[in-house]
Amino acid sequence: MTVDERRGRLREALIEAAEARIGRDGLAALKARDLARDAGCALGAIYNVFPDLDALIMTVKSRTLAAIDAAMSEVGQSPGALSPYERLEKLGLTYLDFAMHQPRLWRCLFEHRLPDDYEVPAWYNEQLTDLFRHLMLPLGELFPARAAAERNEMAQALFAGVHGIVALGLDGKLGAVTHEIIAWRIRFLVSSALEGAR
Amino acid sequence: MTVDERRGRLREALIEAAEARIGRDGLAALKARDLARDAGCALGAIYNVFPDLDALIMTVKSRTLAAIDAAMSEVGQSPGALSPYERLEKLGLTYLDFAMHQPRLWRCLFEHRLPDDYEVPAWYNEQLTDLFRHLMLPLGELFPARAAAERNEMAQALFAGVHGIVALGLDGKLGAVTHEIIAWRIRFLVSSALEGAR
DNA sequence: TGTACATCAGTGAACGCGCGTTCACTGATGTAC
DNA sequence: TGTACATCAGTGAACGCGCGTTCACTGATGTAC
Repeated sequence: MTVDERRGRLREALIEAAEARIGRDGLAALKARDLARDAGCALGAIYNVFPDLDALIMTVKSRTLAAIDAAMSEVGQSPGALSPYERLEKLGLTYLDFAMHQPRLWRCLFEHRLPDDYEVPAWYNEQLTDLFRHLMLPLGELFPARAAAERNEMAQALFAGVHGIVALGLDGKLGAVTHEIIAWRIRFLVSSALEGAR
Repeated sequence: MTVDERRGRLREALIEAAEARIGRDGLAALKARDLARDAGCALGAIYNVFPDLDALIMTVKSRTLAAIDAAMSEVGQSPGALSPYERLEKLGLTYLDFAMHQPRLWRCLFEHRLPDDYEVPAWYNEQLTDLFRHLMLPLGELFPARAAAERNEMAQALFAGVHGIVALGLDGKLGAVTHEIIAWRIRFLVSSALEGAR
């Protein structure tokens, strides 16, 4: 095995280990020593592959975004012909499902903050904004007469609205709520807003 | 000055100092030693008044909730007769204004998590749920025929939706956005949703 | 009013723990000749 | 193919820092008589 191969394998092992740990116990539970043990390397070896833990966490977050993107992509290619309206509702519910199945990875996306002197990588921001294409397509079908900029604002508002419902619903600060209740709120918000926006 | 008076004053001074520090530099910047210096007491004196910093932070959060409540109350008593519809929109914008004027105190409400073995005080949860009365009143006027439970779900969905827009708008992870843009999204979401829910 | 005593707020040095990152050293891998 | 050497991945003990909380001690306040 060449050096590059070993390096690549260690990189993968570290990402897997970090993702598993965050997914099981949350971002705050991610410790360099656990990581080294889980990945089967020495503590110092982490820093041969990543400059620091933040860089590793950004990679895990990128994979989380990719998983959300993949789940949303399925909605677009649903069997049968869903109306744009139904697709937007389903996108919201897909986001909820992801958050409920991977609550700690999902939460990590928002909990994690880079140090002040650390710039968010451009590729990460692109990946994030790319997610909105899933909303822009059905919105384009629903509101073809409106300016793209306005549709973009609608997408932002709808996504943020759904996100808020999921975020407040999952952390249970306002009392325990079931999946069904959260789903009802999402359907209500999305369907009413689209209905009212016509 | 009696002992109780001194104790009360120290308590106030600590709360003020904590609120100022969090408001200026954020929750993560709150340190026991700074607090003691700002409040003009010894480090150990903090623990004569509060069992730990979490208890003090809960008090600060309570004051933040009270400030939001007060701002929302003004909307209900607006001069002139605002329609329930307009009031709901204005409540959302009021929430945005508070978050923009006191972003760090506002963020502290959601960032701060009690340790696992620490129970959220009942009075705090009550104060939190009490906020929803501001939404329930206009919703009652708009949808008198619907069950109170349904109106409650609508209130939760609307509040969470607005909260999501503010949260994602303020932390700027999706690019810098102005107050005007966030306000547009709130008006869009609230007015469309209410319109569509009729 | 005065005296003896108890209480407890007030003090800040020290404790205790956690944890990301560094660094001097080693040995395996790869290269030059 | 063989030898000498350079490179750098790999190692884990140690560094360095931060910081909430405790604790033995002090002295001011309040009480009993």
